[in-house]
Amino acid sequence: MISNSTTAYRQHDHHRCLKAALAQARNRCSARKARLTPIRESVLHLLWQSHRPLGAYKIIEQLSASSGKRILPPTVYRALDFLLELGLIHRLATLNAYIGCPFPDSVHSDYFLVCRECGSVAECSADSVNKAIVSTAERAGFRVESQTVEILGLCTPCQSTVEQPALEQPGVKQ
Amino acid sequence: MISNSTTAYRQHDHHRCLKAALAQARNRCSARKARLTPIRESVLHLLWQSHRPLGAYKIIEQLSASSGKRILPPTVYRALDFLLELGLIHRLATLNAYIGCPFPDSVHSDYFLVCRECGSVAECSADSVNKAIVSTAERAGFRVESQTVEILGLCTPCQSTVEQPALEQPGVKQ
DNA sequence: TAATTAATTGTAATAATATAACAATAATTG
DNA sequence: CAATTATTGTTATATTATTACAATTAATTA
Ligand SMILES: [Zn+2]
Ligand SMILES: [Zn+2]
Ligand SMILES: [Zn+2]
Ligand SMILES: [Zn+2]
Repeated sequence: MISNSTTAYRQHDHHRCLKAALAQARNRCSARKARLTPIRESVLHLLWQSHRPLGAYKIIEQLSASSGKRILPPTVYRALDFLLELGLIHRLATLNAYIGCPFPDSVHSDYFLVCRECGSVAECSADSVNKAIVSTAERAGFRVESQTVEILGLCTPCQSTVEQPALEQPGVKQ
Repeated sequence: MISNSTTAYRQHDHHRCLKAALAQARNRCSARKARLTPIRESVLHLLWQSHRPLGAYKIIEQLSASSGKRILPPTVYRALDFLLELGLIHRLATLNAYIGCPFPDSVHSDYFLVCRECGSVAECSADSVNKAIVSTAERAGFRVESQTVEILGLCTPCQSTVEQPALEQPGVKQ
C-alpha cells in the first residue's frame, strides 16, 4: 500500500511536496515529449498549494488574479485535461474537483480519503482493495477497466477536534 | 455478497423488477410516514424503466412528455432528493445520473458495476470490498463514514460483442 | 366543520461545472 | 525561410443543480 496520508493531513514541509510534484511533472513531460507550458505549470502549481482539491472555477479565479488577465474556462479545462492525461492530477467525481497526484510514477489504481472536516485528501493504493473489487466483479462476470473509489470520513487530526455523529454508541468517543 | 448483476445485464422479466421496486417503495414510505406522491412515484417509475441510469434532465424531459405539462428542474430534483433520502435510489457521481436501488431494505454499502457498452448498471454489496476499504483506511488513521465506489468495465454479454481496447499507455496526443 | 398549520408543488431566476467551434498565436519541422 | 502542428484566446452555449418565493394541497387542530 502506498499513501500520502501521513503527511496530507498534518503539518509538514509542504514545499517539498510541491517541488517533488513539479520535478516529476517535468520528467514525465520530457519523457512523453509533451510541453509543460506556463499555463499548465501554473495550474499544477495551484493544485499543489495544499492537499485540498480545487474546483475548475476556483483555478480560473486564482489564475486570473495572479496573472492579472482574465483567464477563461477552456484555457483551464485544457490544462486540466492535459495534466489528467499525463496522470499528474486526478479528478474527484464526488467533489467535481481536481487534485495533484503525489505519485504519478507508480502505476496505481488509486483511491481517495476525503476528510469532510479539513477538506484534505490523501491518495492511497492498496492491493487489497483493488483485488477485492476485481475479484467480486469477476464473480459477477464483470470485467473491470477502471475504478472510482472515493471515501468520505475523518482524518486522524480531525477525529479529535470534531464531535462524533450522534448515531454511535455513547461513551466511546476518543 | 448481494448483487443484481445476473439480471441487470440480460434479458429478464423486468416487469418484476419494476413491481418489486414500487412495492418496496410503498412499504418504506408508509413505514416512514412519508408520502409517495404521484410525482415521486413517476420519477421512481422512470428510473425503473431499465437498468440504465438516467440524468435529471432526461427525467424532466420524459416526465414533461408523459404528463403533457412542462415539469421544471426543482420538481424533479425534489423528488430525487426524497427518493435518495429514503434509500430508494442512488446517484452515480461519475455519471451525474440516478438509478433505482434493487434492494433498499438490506443495509448495504454498495458499489456499482457500470457497463461502458450497454450502459446498464448493477449494484453489489460485498463485505470483502467494504472490509478492505475500511481496514486500509484505518491503517491510514482514517475513519470511514461513507464510500463511493463506481466500477467501469464490461458486463458479461458485452464482453463477447465488443473488441478489447488496445492496451496503450496513457499519453498525450502529439 | 372551519381554521390553522405543514408539506408539497409551481415558477422564475440563477449558480456551478463543462464543452463546442473557430480564430489567433506560438512552437516545431522540413 | 515556409509549412505544419500545437497551444491559447474568445465567444457562445451545454449540462447539471440550487435559491427564493408563491401557490396549492394535505394533514392537523380548534
Ligand atoms: Zn504536502
Ligand atoms: Zn481532516
Ligand atoms: Zn430488471
Ligand atoms: Zn453491457
